[in-house]
Amino acid sequence: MTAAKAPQHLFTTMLARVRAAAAPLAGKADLSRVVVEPPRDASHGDMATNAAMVLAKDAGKKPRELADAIAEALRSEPLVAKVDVAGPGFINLTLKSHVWGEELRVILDSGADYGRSTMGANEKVNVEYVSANPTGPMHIGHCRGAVFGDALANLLVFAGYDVTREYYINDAGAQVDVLARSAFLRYREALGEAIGDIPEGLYPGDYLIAVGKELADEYGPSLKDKPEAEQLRIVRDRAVDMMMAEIRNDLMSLGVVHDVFFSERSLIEGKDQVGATIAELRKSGEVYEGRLPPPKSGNVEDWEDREQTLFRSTGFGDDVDRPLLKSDGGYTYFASDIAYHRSKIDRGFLKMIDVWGADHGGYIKRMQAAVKAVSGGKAALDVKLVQLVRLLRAGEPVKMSKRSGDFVTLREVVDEVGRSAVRFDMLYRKNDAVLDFDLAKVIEASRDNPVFYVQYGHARAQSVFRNARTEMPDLPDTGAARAALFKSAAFDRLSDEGELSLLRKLALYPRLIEAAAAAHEPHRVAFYLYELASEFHGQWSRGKDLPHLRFIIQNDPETTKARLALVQGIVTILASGLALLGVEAPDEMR
RNA sequence: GCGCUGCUAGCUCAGCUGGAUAGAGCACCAGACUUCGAAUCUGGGGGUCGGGGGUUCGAAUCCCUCGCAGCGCGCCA
Repeated sequence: MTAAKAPQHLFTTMLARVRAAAAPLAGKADLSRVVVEPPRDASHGDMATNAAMVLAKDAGKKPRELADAIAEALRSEPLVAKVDVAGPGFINLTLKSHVWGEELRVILDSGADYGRSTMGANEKVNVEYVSANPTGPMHIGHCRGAVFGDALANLLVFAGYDVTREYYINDAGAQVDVLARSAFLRYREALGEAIGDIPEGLYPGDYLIAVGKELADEYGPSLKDKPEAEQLRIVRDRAVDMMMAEIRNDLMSLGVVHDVFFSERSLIEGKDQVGATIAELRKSGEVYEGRLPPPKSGNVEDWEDREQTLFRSTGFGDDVDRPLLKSDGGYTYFASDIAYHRSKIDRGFLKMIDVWGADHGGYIKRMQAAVKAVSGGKAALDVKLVQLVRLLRAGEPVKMSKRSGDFVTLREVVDEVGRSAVRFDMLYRKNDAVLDFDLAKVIEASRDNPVFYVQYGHARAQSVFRNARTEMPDLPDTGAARAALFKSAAFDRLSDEGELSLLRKLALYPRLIEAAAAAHEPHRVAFYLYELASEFHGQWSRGKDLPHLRFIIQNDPETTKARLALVQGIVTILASGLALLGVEAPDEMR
């Protein structure tokens, strides 16, 4: 999408006009704090601006006085019908009524592109999410990060960023060695050996049985004769590959697809990028040999005060400097992660977003410090933490124990309640708040279940079109064709307060997209959709009591057409928002 | 002890980065189905925004402080 096609939506247009009107009156004051927003109370008009209050001090004027002056200047704006000054200096704008109809025409024209923004200016953004260890199938805890990251990526694309979706495969640490040993046991089992109980410290899950079997099929007993290092390497590689295939399948079931799967091991094997990164940081003085104070908690028995290789993260706001080398000479996870983020920067990403589980919160400062150090302050890393998910069924906790290998997998949940329910429910909450996921509730068909409520709104709107054929027998059945037809509707027929309110709500969508994208908060889209659906259901029901407010009016094709145009606008945006969240927009739900 | 994240109606949660009288859903009470999907809608009661200070025209939002909860605080990943 080119900049020339950048649709200026109503709020950005008015913001520019307000700033233009205020500039000559406000002296050197900073206009960036001026906002144009929908007022809390609809009786205040269509839009409100804080310009006078924000600028008064720098302009050396009283807020009300400045407000009056700006208001006067705004009265000549072509879109504006009425300007009021209220309260401490709010300027309330009422737009000419035809503005809303024209915005609806824009919606019909743009279709699925309505709300698309050029805010991101095609800037490259790397969104890293999931990155679950390849040591087993995904469980419900991974799910939230997957859905969140995916929706955030969708949102950023829609807001005009050049997004790469990335998965970091932790295939180099001690955990994959454990995986290899666990899988080797299953391999022996597959060859007919009695292995007894899985020893403490190895992964007991049944999911490794298939790995053992495949190894047995391919190698027969020959692996047992190889040196241990080679045994483990072969088993490890196979196990990781099979686990990753499993994970990709799980992600697919959620509709989550990554562009890049980045192997941690690739940073070490071949040319040692971790070592190179450390050397580089040592040159710039960010890495040094030194000692650390003993840890503040946990068991300090095995703490050994020794000189080690440290990253000076305290220079960037971290609490303590962080080790890069283990006592066995291997790199710490952190060291690899620095090299990994440097690789992102090398690949042109100055904007990075990592989605982590809340238990990694303590890791943020050091990673941001590292990103600053490695990029010379040019790159920025935002870390979004997704909080714990508590799995419930009808209010009762679903038991799960990862240690026994008997945990609820992502796949089981998706198979039970469906992709849309999982996704919407996980997104209908701020990422940093704990989430109760109730398997019984998410498939409930009621207003209490937001997924259903929004999807039902979409289905109900489609149902209106199905019924409209009685009045308009030649009504096309594709959205695009209907939109083309409705563009010529007489929008001034949309004069009922409920209809106008819906039009205003629709016009808010582009602004919402930009705000949600800027804040990296896809949940705002979910809440907006719920509100839009709610207004639509309300208007629909009003027609139940007051037949003249129905969308389909017998023997009045003009009014019917205008109202169907509104419904088309609603369908367009419900579908657009649901698509961003990765949730299906069904045409019927009977 | 330190850090991070939370704390908003009885319950589950929003609150658009500092705006006007703090909003939804559930639950509760009272209503609306011969006709566009009642899987819905309309109205009502319900608040010390965890407590206390501060910043300013203005604070749920920013700062300080205290309390509560979860997570983290080794060369694990």
